[in-house]
Amino acid sequence: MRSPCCDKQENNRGAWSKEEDQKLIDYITLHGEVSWRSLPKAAGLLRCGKSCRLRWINYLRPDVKRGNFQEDEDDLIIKLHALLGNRWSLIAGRLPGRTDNEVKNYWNSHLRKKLRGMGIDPDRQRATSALARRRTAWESSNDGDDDTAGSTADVVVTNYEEADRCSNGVPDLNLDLTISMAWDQTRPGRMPDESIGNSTDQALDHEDSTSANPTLLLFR
DNA sequence: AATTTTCCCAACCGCCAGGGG
DNA sequence: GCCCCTGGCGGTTGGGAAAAT
Repeated sequence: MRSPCCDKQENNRGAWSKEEDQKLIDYITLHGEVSWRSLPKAAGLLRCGKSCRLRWINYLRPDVKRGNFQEDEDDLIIKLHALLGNRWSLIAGRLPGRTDNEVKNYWNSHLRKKLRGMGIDPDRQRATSALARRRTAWESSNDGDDDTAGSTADVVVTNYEEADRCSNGVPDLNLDLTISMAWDQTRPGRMPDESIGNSTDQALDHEDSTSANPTLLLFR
């Protein structure tokens, strides 16, 4: 039996108060994102480290984008979900300012309905096993690659006929995605087209590379 | 206006992977 | 290779708000 990450009886649970938020913000502003386990005590919070991390990443981080999703963000999520399945962190990595939790909630509460309304089964329009194998092969072939330094380099797909087949039921998709470094959520404000000079770093060059919003229009 | 139902989303939970000793 | 610790991920839940009755 795995021991709990912290003593739940001594900790607050549920919604965060403004005071708790402020303590967390103040501490991280001063010390950065150090050890989450020791952070609560150091910051004077009666929370477990995991809870602090989640609160910071999903809500308090200054670069978190709140508010309604744009049409092109919808398109991108639908497209990426078709390719990647429920890999929310990868999908969120393509949406600057959006978190995996937010994307997941948005998918479950809005996009599923939207797809159903379009006559698409949201659970069946994801990547086939063939594509998953392609991804896995790519990942393992890159094992040991030097220094992607915590960024989640991930393959999407470059105009594969296969990808066309994978998009079962998603009409009029522009599948002209390519391989790139994901947006690094740990570095506020950093967009994909700013990332390390890397041959794979051309993800969004098809789009206006000067744009602050690297999402793609997916429906033609 | 009061009550019930539905929906949304912040937060929690459990599992897994990677790193260090 | 094994164990422990930590961070990260995806699935699920519960409370509150909004909508329906």
